[in-house]
Amino acid sequence: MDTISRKEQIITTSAKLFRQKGFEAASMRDIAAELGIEAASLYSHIKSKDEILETICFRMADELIKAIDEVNDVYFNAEEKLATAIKNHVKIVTGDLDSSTVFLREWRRLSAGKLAEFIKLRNKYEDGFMQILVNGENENVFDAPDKKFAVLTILSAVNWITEWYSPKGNMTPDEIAEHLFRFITTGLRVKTTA
Amino acid sequence: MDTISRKEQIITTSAKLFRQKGFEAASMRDIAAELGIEAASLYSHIKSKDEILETICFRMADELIKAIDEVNDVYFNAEEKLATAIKNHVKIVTGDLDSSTVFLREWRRLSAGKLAEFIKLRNKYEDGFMQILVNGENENVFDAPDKKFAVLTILSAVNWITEWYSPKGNMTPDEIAEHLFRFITTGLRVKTTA
DNA sequence: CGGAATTACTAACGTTTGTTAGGTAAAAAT
DNA sequence: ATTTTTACCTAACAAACGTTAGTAATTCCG
Repeated sequence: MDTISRKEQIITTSAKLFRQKGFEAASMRDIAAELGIEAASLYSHIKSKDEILETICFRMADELIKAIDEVNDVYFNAEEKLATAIKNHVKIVTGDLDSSTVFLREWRRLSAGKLAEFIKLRNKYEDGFMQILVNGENENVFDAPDKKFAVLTILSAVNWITEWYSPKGNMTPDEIAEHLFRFITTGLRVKTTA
Repeated sequence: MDTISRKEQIITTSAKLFRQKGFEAASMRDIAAELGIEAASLYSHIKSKDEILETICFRMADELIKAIDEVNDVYFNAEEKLATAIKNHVKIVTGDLDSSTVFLREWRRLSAGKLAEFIKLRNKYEDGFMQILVNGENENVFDAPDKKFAVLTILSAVNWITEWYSPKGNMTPDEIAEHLFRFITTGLRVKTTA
């Protein structure tokens, strides 16, 4: 039986509290209390509070980038690419809601150096989506007057699910992804038949 | 010459710093330093740090609700309503980027009582958009399988502009609103002519 | 002119913060 | 069986926090 290491427990618990109260408001003493130990004991496993935040943010970033790279490598059709990219994103985000929320909300509190590094990864992920839209334009299936704008808007939509998604809700991650794909590709307007 | 009251200066400066560093990370001493006074002097004008956050959040909420109510009162056509609602939202948000960002990002730090009040206003605003979608469905111009979902997605898109908009950028608020309206109503997909 | 606000100050308070030092008992490794 | 490592502890630190008390100078108003 492979138990989760204490370090992982600390990270998981921290993600939960960072999401609930915010990075600054959740103290080391809060985290320790949640684990039933003293604050000072945390330092047997981690170097600093900052290190916890970095671990959470960069793990999520890496996971998302790996997913979008795979999509751009494997699929050919732009529409299929977009559908899969959205599905993957929703799956990753809903799969670890605490970490995802911290990743999306608290990355600003990263230390100066790590912040620059993080933003590079963020841009890389955005570029992955950008490539899909470029493909789509070449294939004449997608059309956006401002592709950078479109990418940011798409990501805002898929990221917002962290604000309301609950595993106990009545939509599965795949259903959410489907809804989002539909909304992003066809919008609200009723198709004027013929 | 009507100078801006010191209290307003404090609120404006706080909004700027709350946006930059976050509510908890921006200290009273930071705010005071920005104004060239001592931290204790702030308390001649305001009751507490919380009061500043409350003022910022509720002002923005009131302004947005006033705008959506007006739209729902004045216009008849759902499409026109949505276009105007988005235009107003973008105008308000870009008009005071610091306050808007705090309103969108830092409202979670409101004290328990004020938080509940705030969420009510937030729901009211969402209801304003919901009504537009209901109108649109009745008029047979809009079609969304899950209207609550659609409202949240629309708002996520219009709110995300605080993350990248700059007054020095090459898009005016009206142009942004137009792009958003287009994206929200027709999506990415190329219209299959005939 | 004289009293009342207004706006700022210095000094200090009690808390909370992240973190370090040094120690102890149990478990694992040799 | 002895050493080493792991995982926790207590105690304490220096710094930063929001805020209060009390006071002096300036401005406003009758």
